[in-house]
Amino acid sequence: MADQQSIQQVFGIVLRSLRERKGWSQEELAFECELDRTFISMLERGVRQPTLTSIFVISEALGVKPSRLLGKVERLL
Amino acid sequence: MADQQSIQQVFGIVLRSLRERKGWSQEELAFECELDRTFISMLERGVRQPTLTSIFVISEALGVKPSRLLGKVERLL
DNA sequence: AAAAATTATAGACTATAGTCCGTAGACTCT
DNA sequence: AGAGTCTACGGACTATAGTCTATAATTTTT
Repeated sequence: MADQQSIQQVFGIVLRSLRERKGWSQEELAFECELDRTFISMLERGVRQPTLTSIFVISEALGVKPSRLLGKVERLL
Repeated sequence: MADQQSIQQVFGIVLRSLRERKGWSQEELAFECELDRTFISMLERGVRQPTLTSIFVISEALGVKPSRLLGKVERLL
């Protein structure tokens, strides 16, 4: 990867890709993980980062293990 | 697992085990990841939880991939 | 083109991550 | 007993995770 990206930016990219793969809107994902839709938006844009428990509830909603979610982030860094 | 443990409690247990495996004190680990020693203590006791970037700096200091760290947490839940 | 759905973004707010000081307790070693 | 090391824990603080409401901008659909 040519340019340097922050961890939260990469997380946002991975999150968006997984959500779109499910065909969900941000609002649908937010409902599934019981988080605010504006917060999902901020995560995808990389202006906020999740805590450990948010990582777990989000990945559960998306049907992927948290370890696999972070694995995808690692690969893009 | 018989009793129900919170995600942050399990994370604390995993963190402590990895730190002790390295033979480090909380203060040494704190120095390596540039976090406060009292915060490491709180993480290990499960009274605080890390953010995404904290997970990354801690696992880098411990020489384990973040995805593997979360994998250990998943297995203990 | 217009309507409808989705997303970006702003501002003000509450909860908590993370820092920085200190002290008390437990343990080991002379 | 005392010195040294480590961990638990307290309080007060700053930064930011996460909520809520509302509106503008963008994309999708008809």
